[in-house]
Amino acid sequence: MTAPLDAIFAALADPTRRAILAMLLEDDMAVTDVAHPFAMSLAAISKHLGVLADAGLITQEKRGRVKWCKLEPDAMRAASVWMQGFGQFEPVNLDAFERFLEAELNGPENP
Amino acid sequence: MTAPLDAIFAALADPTRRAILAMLLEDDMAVTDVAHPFAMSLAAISKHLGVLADAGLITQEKRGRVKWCKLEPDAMRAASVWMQGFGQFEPVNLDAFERFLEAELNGPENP
DNA sequence: TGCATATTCAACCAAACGGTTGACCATACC
DNA sequence: GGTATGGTCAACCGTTTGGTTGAATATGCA
Repeated sequence: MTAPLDAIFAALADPTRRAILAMLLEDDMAVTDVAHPFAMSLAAISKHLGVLADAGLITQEKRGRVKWCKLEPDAMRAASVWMQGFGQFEPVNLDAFERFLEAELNGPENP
Repeated sequence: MTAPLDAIFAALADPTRRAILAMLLEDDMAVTDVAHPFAMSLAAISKHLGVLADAGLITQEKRGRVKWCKLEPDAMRAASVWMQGFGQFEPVNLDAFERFLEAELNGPENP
């Protein structure tokens, strides 16, 4: 059961949360480990993870005393499909893409 | 010059703004005509259009006394590409998609 | 038992958001 | 000139957001 686009896009609008998703792309992680690279409190990260979970972008499973966070690609894929409808009739501007993605990689949301 | 993902996703998180984008997919429109189907003030729609323009999702051009709004697919496409990276390694769950998109179409953001 | 670790909860704060209203430009038309 | 139309601006308002802190809860371990 996928969350509405509202929640998905709102969740993706925050650079910290996008960075978390990128980390989870590598592997599942415990909350504390997710929090480690960020210069903010554990509680703040816990809230961010709650937002991501509400949006259906991740799931959390508690095993023992640690809560594991797992990427859930379906929600994002649904949003991606919605978006693609707006671009499919025009040729892709690849140069613009590359400049864009490069800027994102070097931006503040990739600490 | 594309706006950062922050602005793009934040702009997409609002159902009114997504509905506006869907309308502009059909054709360019004047601000007043964009506002017409919505149960809110012209000023509110003007603000929404400002958010969309800041995110690079639309451009606005004033001809005479009417300001024309035009969809600008590059920004959304850039965000779409970013998102696709999260789904490309797993098979697409098409059933989930369809249920999702259907729910969106019948939702309150398509008045 | 007692203590450390993992995580959340609750209260608070400043800033941003989404909307309203009324006044204000700018352009078109008689 | 005068008036209607198209759109923005500015001030305001209630709610949400992103963060903090300190206390609380739950699990693991000696």
